Amino acid sequence: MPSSIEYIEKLRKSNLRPTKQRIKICEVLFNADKTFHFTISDLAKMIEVNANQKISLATVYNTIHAFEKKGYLKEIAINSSQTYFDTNTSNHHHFFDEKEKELIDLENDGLDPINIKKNIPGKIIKSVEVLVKVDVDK
Amino acid sequence: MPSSIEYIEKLRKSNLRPTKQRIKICEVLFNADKTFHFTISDLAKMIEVNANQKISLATVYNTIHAFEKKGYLKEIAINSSQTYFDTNTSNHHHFFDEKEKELIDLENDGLDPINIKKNIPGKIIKSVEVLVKVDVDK
DNA sequence: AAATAGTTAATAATGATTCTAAATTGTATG
DNA sequence: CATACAATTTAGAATCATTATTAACTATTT
Repeated sequence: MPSSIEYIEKLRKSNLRPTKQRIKICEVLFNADKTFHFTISDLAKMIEVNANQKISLATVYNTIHAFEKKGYLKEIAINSSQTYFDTNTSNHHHFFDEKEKELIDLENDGLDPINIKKNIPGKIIKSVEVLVKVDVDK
Repeated sequence: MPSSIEYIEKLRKSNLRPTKQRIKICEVLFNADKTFHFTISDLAKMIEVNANQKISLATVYNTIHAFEKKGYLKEIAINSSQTYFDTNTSNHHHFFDEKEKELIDLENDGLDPINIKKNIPGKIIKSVEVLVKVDVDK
């Protein structure tokens, strides 16, 4: 479990000032045993439980977007009223449980390799995301 | 190009009353030469241009969701402030041009077959969507 | 033609996200 | 260490897509 000093270094390296708020958010996101998926409101709740400090919602949004730009997080494409983020930034895909509104990792060994044969002139591929929607059988 | 009588039949078969509004929306969506992608606000504009009748935004939303449930349309998973729909309901995938905020079809012959090897106990796969984000090279 | 159940429409409400401007804080410099 | 300045935080307002509300309207059944 990284110490706050490591997060300070990490933030500095990314040209993000290591503020109390950013360090706290790093702790909540990156001290976990496993990577996980979250929405901003999930995260706000986690901070509240975990925190001896209150972080403004605007700051949570700012910070998460800053972290996403720096590659600390990935945003996951699903149609939902809320945006989901993933602390697992490795190349992988997702199941989305329609009933639980919950994401589940689909690692690359869980599917045949994706190979895009078509290309768009003048454009380069930035990402390839597979979303497998699942639901209870009925 | 189907006539309005065909849309009336189509709607009746789906247990949707063939109202003026629904027929008009069918015309705008399904009289096009090619399938296309749209947002609700795109569609509202198309109706306005095309129409001798005004359709309430609430009705546009209701109708599009009704059509989606009946399988006339597919909703496409992307993270965007607006939801995208596709009049192409066949099994296929998408590019998303980050610059133009535009979807482009990626037919099944444009990529190697998708084969999901992992499964989620108690759940069945409802859909598999591949989203390839592209942008100008820079 | 009347009854009724489904549909439409205008508008209000909601909820996630972004914006704003003022207060605060981190950091570089003297 | 004190100061200056730019970056950051904050609370709350604003935005915008979408959904809810409910009264008026319409398609269909009897």
